Amino acid sequence: MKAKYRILEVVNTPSLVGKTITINAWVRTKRESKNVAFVALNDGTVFDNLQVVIDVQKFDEELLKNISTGAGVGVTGKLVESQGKGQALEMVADSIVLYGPADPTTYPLQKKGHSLEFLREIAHLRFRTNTFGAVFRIRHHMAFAIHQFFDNKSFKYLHAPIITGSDAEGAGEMFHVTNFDLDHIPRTEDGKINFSEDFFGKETNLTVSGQLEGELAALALSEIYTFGPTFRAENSNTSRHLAEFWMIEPEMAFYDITDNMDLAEEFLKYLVNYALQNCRKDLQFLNDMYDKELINRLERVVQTPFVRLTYSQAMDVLLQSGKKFEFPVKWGVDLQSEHERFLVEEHFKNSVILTDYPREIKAFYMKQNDDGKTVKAMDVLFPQIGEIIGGSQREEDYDKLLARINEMGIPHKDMWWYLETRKFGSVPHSGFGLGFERLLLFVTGMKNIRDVIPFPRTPQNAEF
RNA sequence: UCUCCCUUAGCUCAGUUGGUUAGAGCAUCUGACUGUUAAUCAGAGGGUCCAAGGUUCAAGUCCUUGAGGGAGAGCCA
Repeated sequence: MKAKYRILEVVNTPSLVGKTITINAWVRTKRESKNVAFVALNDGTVFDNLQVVIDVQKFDEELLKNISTGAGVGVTGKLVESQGKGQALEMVADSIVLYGPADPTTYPLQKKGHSLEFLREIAHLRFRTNTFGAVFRIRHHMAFAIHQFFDNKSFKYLHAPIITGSDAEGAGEMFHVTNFDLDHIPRTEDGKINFSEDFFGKETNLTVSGQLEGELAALALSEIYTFGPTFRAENSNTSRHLAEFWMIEPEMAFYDITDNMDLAEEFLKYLVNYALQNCRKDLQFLNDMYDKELINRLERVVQTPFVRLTYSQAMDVLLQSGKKFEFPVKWGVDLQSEHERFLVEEHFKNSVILTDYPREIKAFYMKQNDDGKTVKAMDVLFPQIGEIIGGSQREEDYDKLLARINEMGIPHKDMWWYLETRKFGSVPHSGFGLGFERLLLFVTGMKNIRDVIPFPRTPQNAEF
């Protein structure tokens, strides 16, 4: 018979009451009096702690002294209904194994609250807090839900390359990938770096987007998605940017911009609803501790249709609002954060999808509208965090795409394969990118993106 | 990269107009307590006031520079 259980199972298996089992976990707190001690154990499998009741007389004094906050222990005992309030079940300890003590005078985590900034500096230990246990359990469930959503729709999970030889997407500054001895970098006769001698025989970088490769696959498999790490070497110092983050990029053949919007909205609602259904305890904790409106906001997103309007219509709303903006509103300039926030948080009080942006402020691959001025772009704007999804219908017309590439001075040698898909069997298609950590910001109510990824990489910081 | 704010005990923070020996809560340690829930009660220990330089009889406090952190902006997801 199985004797070793996780707290998740203890919480969800009422029939275990009366049984003697073993729990391996870490000590959260200990409360002691002369004859009895109470130890709260947590193994991270679920938000709940398991209270262990210890008859002080039955155990070695030195052992009990080492059962302090942070210690790793295995406790065997009988599960009983709790005499005290605050928990339904508790365990009466028969034996205790101390795997590893945690010296209370140097262990940094205390019973009381710590600031998120301090916990960021001890990212190797912050998993052991209620907050980060909740955040990273939710992160897991969201990743799983993403695969489930697409699998339900028969989308194929595509692994786009992480090392890329093209700098064509222009999504941002890239990290170089090289095998050169940095003290002796080969040069050509005219003094430039000789990439032909490098590992790949050409200049290579870490990917800033898997979209272009995703399109190639979609134009054969019909519907695909990527979900992988993405790298931007921008010197961005904000609570919404990381140098290394995870991105989901679906790409669908035979989808126009409206199909694309429908999918994005369904996708986001599925994920938020999944969290509400499957991460309730963790969400409730985050709601109580950090953001009293969190669960209300999540429920509202699931229930309310997103507002859809064009960039031009949004311009009219902004102009007619009579509101003074730091950056003046004018057709043709990109929307600033303050404009997006006004639309989402003040005017519509709802999630918004904006479409048909001026072509000059959007990427080369977006499908050009007949008006000659706008492209079939779409951005999904969320309360609190702004742009959560950016996407578009792609330009499938070879001549128009080529003209745009020339216009923007993008080198053909990097793009020949992308252009060929428009030469052979080109069809209408669309896609978008969702920043995984931005989704998590929204779902968890955390305010800083560094607190929803285990080990954040930002300018001047790659610790751990 | 720009603007603003912060840096004092392990943690979170007070510290007045520049003025004697820099404080509190929590944590830690010691003791008390028959079932606790951020247990409670009593006591103890704990400081390079971020760094360097400067002004002054006197600097945690004022000035300059630097480092680290945060918020907002730009770039974007």
